[in-house]
Amino acid sequence: MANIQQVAKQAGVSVATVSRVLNGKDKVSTKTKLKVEEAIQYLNYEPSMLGRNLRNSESRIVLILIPSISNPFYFEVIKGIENMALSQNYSILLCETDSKPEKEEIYFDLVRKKMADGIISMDPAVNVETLKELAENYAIIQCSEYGGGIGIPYVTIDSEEASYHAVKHLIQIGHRKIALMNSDEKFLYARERRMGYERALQEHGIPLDGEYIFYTQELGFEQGQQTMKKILQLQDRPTAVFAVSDLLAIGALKEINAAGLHVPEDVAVVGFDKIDFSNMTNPALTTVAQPMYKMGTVAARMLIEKIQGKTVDSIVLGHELVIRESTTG
Amino acid sequence: MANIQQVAKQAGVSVATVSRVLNGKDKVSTKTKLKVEEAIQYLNYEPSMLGRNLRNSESRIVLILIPSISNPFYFEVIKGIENMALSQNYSILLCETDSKPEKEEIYFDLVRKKMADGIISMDPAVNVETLKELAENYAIIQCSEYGGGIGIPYVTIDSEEASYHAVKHLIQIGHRKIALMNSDEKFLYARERRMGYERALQEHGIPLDGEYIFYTQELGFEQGQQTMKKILQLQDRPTAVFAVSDLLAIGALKEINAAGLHVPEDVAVVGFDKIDFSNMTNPALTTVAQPMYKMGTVAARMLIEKIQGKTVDSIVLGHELVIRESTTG
DNA sequence: GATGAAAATGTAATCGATTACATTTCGGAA
DNA sequence: TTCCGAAATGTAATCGATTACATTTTCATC
Repeated sequence: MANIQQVAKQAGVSVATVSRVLNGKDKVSTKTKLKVEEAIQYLNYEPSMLGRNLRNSESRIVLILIPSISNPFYFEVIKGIENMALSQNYSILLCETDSKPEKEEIYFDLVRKKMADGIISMDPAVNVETLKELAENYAIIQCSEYGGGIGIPYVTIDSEEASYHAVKHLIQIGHRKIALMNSDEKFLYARERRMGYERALQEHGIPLDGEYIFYTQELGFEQGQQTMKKILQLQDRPTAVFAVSDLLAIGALKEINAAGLHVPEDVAVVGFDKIDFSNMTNPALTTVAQPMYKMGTVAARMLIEKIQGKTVDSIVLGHELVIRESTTG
Repeated sequence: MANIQQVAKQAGVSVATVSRVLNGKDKVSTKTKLKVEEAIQYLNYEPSMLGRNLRNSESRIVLILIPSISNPFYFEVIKGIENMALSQNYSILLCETDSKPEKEEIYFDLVRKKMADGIISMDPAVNVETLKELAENYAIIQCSEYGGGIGIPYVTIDSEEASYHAVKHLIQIGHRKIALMNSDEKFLYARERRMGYERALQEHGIPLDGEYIFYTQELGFEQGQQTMKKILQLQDRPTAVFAVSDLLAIGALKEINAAGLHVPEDVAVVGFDKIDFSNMTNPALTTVAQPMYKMGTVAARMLIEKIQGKTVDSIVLGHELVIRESTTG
């Protein structure tokens, strides 16, 4: 493997000149440039990023923190981040935390040790204290999930409004007994989504019934099934369910089917996220779509600006209700 | 941000000593060690991997090449790779190629430029020529998908046998008209799976019917739907379908439902991969399970050994047929 | 042909670690 | 106390690039 010295010798010029040809910033005469390019060709030379990165004190790698790689919600976001990052010559390291602090620490360390230039966190369970501390010295952006008021720039949607929108849809097609399948309210978005739910009910004069609100520890398929089982056992069975994730909603769907009931005739279901699978189910799922790809590109842009030392502001993006078979037959 | 020089000065020792404390290999007296540790604490020092990596000529990063991040098949494999890699202090860069050569090149370049120490390729559409060339100078392992006989170590399952196993199951529960939903036979595994399908039929004296074999360009949900539509239009409709991916099978499921037919009474369905979603469907999918996590750990181990300069042999792992509702009601 | 400013190129320091080799320190034996 | 080998520590080269600054070349102008 050749290095820049050998290329310089081969071309009969100095390393500085080779570097200049490589980076194309400074002026080099066409004749020398040709000589250097020939030497590069001849020696099959590839500049080492190890040397370059050390000199430039950067790694050109950014971290994406997600709780679980298998949650389809993140795909589009990641794609958005990746495309933006690649266009700026950054690579992305996908970090699955399993919501475990030990795992998180491994990746935080990568930043501390200069192996990564910044972090986009999408983990709602992230240790906010550590993150805050880290944010003092390193570039950090929160995407989609964010702890409020800790001074780290974020990009997200208006969860309260989105939730309100979904529940209002259910009310408008005639439902009055609407269950909420929420996640643990230690998460800000969970609190916001409950508030949207309540606002929609209030606005239409539907009394709030605590019996209709359920909390789950995680947002997966199994939790959806279990919770739906409980819901179906209620004395006064709801005619609609709003679940704060598609996976929960899909679990609910399966459980309703298993009980011999039909969606949406017996129970209507609304999910959240518009993951790919949400229209592969039977029936296809009505769901709230976040602008995931956009969220990713915006987050990446913000992060790169932060890395470059600029100050960046938080951004709230819009959402969209995608109405499909699980509410309208 | 402090560097090793400053720590040395603070502790009143040389950089060599600090480095020795850091790496714990060479002997350092307890007294000096304490002094150094204090200095590290005091200055909040974190060793830079940029410096270390340059000196050691390594990046401690490995690439995973997958065609699409949203294909759930890869999750468990990736988890296996990641856990093994982390335990050896490697980080993984997840690279989505979209099966596009341009995208592929970006990541290959990362290896050429020393930003990555090796590659685990799971992309069946990878450019074999480039890969072969790369393998001469860099550590490369093929995982799950592999081009045969190109001299790059691989870990995989016996596709022919697995396919045979699945089709035999359908025959044993009484089916004789079995369609095969295969992917393009430019892929080795597609050819192998067709061979397994044929062997099972032959062995049970069922004549081969070319009408029952379908090819799809991709392995997604939509292709499954489209192909199933064609299958349902056949004069002599098959009573069972073996799809070479779960996503295809799930698409088939949806289409069968949409046609007002029932699984498995009217048409039985078998998938391949045992992705998470395969038991969230209605009915749950019978499928062939690959030992994905194991595959990941094995691939990672092989790659790391390769990086260390050892020679490694290819490995073929076993599979398992998971029988669920889509064949047995 | 002499002059001088602009353009091209070269020299050497630098980024932050590791490590071969050199030197100093230490403790026990004579 | 002296001496010696082992243990501890230090010195300086090295990995492979970038770049500030110094030097040389080029070339239009007089």
